[in-house]
Amino acid sequence: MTAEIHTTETPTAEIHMTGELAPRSDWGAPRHCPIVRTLETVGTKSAYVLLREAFYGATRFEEFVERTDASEPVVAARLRELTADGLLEKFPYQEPGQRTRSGYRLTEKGSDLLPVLVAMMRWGDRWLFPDGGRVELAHTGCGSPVHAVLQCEAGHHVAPDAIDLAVKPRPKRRRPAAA
Amino acid sequence: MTAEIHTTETPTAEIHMTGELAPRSDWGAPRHCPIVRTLETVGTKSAYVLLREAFYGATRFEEFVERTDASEPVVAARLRELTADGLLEKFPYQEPGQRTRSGYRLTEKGSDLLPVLVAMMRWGDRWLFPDGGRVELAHTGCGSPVHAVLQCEAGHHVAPDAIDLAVKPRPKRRRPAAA
DNA sequence: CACCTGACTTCGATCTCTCTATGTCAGCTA
DNA sequence: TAGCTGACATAGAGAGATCGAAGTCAGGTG
Repeated sequence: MTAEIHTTETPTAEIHMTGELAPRSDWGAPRHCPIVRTLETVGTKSAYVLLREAFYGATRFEEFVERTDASEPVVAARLRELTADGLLEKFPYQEPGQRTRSGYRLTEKGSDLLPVLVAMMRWGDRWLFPDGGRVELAHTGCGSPVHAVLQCEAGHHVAPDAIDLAVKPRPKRRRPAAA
Repeated sequence: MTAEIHTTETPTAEIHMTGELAPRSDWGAPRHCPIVRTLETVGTKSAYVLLREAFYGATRFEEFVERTDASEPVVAARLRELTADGLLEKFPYQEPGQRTRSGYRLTEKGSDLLPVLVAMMRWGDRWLFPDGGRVELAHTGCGSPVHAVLQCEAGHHVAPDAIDLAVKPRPKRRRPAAA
């Protein structure tokens, strides 16, 4: 609970290997690592802060510029890339007496990244801000703080050292099931 | 459920603002955003793949180099930084007939980043690998797949649009509680 | 039709990350 | 003590991200 680093002898967390694992060098091809692929889609600080502001409700170009401390060229480039990658979508809007303009909002693909953002936020609050964070996320209705936690599909809370890792065989040029 | 982008009129996910919010321009100081601070600690692709391999069980310099496709200088630099930041810790080890060497393992601070990694992995599997990912994480014992999910402290599963955001007042140079 | 403004684009410089290639160093073996 | 090897460090170059400053452009207003 403290922000101190407890340097004990116990390895803190390590995922256990199970099943028929090909040698690590075989299955780790970078092109097949979803983490690396995710970082290729959203791997810059500016992309994260733009997504953060989109979650916070920003939609207009100027809002993104003001709220992120990023320069206009960077905001324009990121908005274009995130839209091309399907994380944001453009929509027209018009304020009275103004011409129609474009806003940006999250798609399902984009909002599905929220656990990543929340996990980063909570980690930063815990380890980098000993006095606690200033922004709190609360569950609508119940009001309890929201966290990104590891959970299995059976509903159990999962500790970092209670994970088994299995590698599936390389998918053969898939054939219709039960050929 | 499909990987198609459904461009409907409904905003997909937006966090609701509640409470007494200072104007956004006031509370959003970049230095105070835990996401940005987190990205400053672990904001490069190489840092993420090193942490990934640390979770997968790598400890030795050479293992990190082989498994990450990163160059030796990069691995050396990241290991040094991650150790200095307290996410990894060095420990001596010795193989028979060899001199003592240093290994690296995750600290609690480092392994606490696992939800971020898992969230990225799941997002990549879902949105970038339509045929499904090759690496599966299973809960030890129950065997169910493990995900990073949003959950409130009351135990409820939290949908992306069921989050209220509150901003705490700027902490005054804190005084001893109940002065 | 001339102006104004929000939404960008273009340009040039800087900084960071990463690479390949090569050098260094500690300490165990012979 | 000379050699060997794993674990780094150093040097130089290239690619990507970001910045500030300035230019473009569409479409309402007057």
